[in-house]
Amino acid sequence: MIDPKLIEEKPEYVKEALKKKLWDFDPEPLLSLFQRRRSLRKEVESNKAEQNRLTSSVPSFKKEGKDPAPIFAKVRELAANNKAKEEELKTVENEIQARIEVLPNLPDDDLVGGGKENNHPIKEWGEKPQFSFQAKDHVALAESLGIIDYKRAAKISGSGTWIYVGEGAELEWALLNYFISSHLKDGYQFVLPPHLLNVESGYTSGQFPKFRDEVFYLEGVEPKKFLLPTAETALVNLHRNEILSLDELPKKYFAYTPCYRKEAGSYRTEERGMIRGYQFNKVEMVQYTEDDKSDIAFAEMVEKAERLLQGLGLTYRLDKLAAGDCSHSMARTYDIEVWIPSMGIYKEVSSVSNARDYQARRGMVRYKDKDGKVHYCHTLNGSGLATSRVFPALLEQCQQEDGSVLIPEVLRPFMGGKERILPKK
RNA sequence: GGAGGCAUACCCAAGUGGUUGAAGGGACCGGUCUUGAAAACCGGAAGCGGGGUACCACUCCGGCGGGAGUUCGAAUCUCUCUGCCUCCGCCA
Repeated sequence: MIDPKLIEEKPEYVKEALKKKLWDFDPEPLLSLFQRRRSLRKEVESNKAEQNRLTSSVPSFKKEGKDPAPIFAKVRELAANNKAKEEELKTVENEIQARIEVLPNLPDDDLVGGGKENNHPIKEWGEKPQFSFQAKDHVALAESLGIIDYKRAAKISGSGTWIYVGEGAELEWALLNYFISSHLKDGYQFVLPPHLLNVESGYTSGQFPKFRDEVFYLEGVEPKKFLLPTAETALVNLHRNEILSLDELPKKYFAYTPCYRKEAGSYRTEERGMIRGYQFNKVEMVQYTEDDKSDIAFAEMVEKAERLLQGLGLTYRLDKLAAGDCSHSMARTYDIEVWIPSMGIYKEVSSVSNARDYQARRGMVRYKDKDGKVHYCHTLNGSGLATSRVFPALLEQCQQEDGSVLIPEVLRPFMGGKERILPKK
């Protein structure tokens, strides 16, 4: 949530910043609501104070043997008069809340405005492989290697799914293990969260209310639960409604979970196979930091995600996203995109973002500084990494003339020393 | 699934209708002692969300798992939801 004070004090700044996020924000209604709230609060609270004052005089009244009945009548009258005001105050507060909670996070000042088209690459790593033979795309490779079964996936589940089989499952699992072992080495704490989360968690992460329709709900379960679209949703809720102490920051977590997404209507014919589906595997990193230390954490997480791809030897690009292409809850996002030879484009395998205090404010995640003052934490997240995109890139970039796929050395320990996946028959 | 119990602040915890205007303790900060630390002792401030003010001081409102209610007055009584614990049953 954007700091309501900032909206009140610098409405123009907020308006302009949100414009960079392609969000048309008119502060006027909120400003007048703020004002209305202020005057209502004053009235309601001073009336309350008077009621409290009268009520607290009752015991001494009784002690003196006087009849408190007139006080009762007076307080009842005050309360009755106050009732309409109190209700209006509540309505106004709800209205303010509703208007603010749908707003996306403010982008960092250094971001350019606009959407995808204004993203700009800040680094390219590796060589785009040149094949001296007829290279295959990952769908053809997966089929000839017999490691992905699309047909049976359609049978047992439906479209937008796939099954890792045999060495495919081994490779997928090896990737996850490679990522996990790397995060463990870096001192991140491993978390395996539940995949079904309550709506409060969706609210804190910023998925709700705006993206309520993009997740899967469990039918017939009350209170409502949904399948997490990313482990970030679980991890940034770990410390909801908590006040952390300074010495436990920064908190560094990572989790492995499948990610469940509806992604309704966003298929494109070129996105074949494992590029986009209802469920994919991802290892996700999350950090909680002090409110002036999140830039350090951001740099660290970008570097970590990059290092994973470098370890695999895959060609990738680092992209700084324009404000409008950053996620709803995020102040800044860098994407890491891996080269997919068959498509001739880079595809996102990691998105590292700084939410600043946006999520912490929604979930009341705070810490106490050395003077005992309470601040909102900053939260950050980054994929490290999403395997469903790494897997096809790896197949394509590591394919050999004989139709086999050379397994990157870092994965071999997790695959019983296997060096390559050979085509079946 | 059955039966009971519990929920108070960062943590522990007192409190069953009115000097509770949430006690007390720990953690925290300062000091004594110590080579240093721990322990012990002495002292201190504060405490969660807001408003009055830009800060402090001061002051007001709200806040005792969430929501609703009874009452002049609710942490305390009622209803409801959620979570946790114990025992029994079932089960990977």
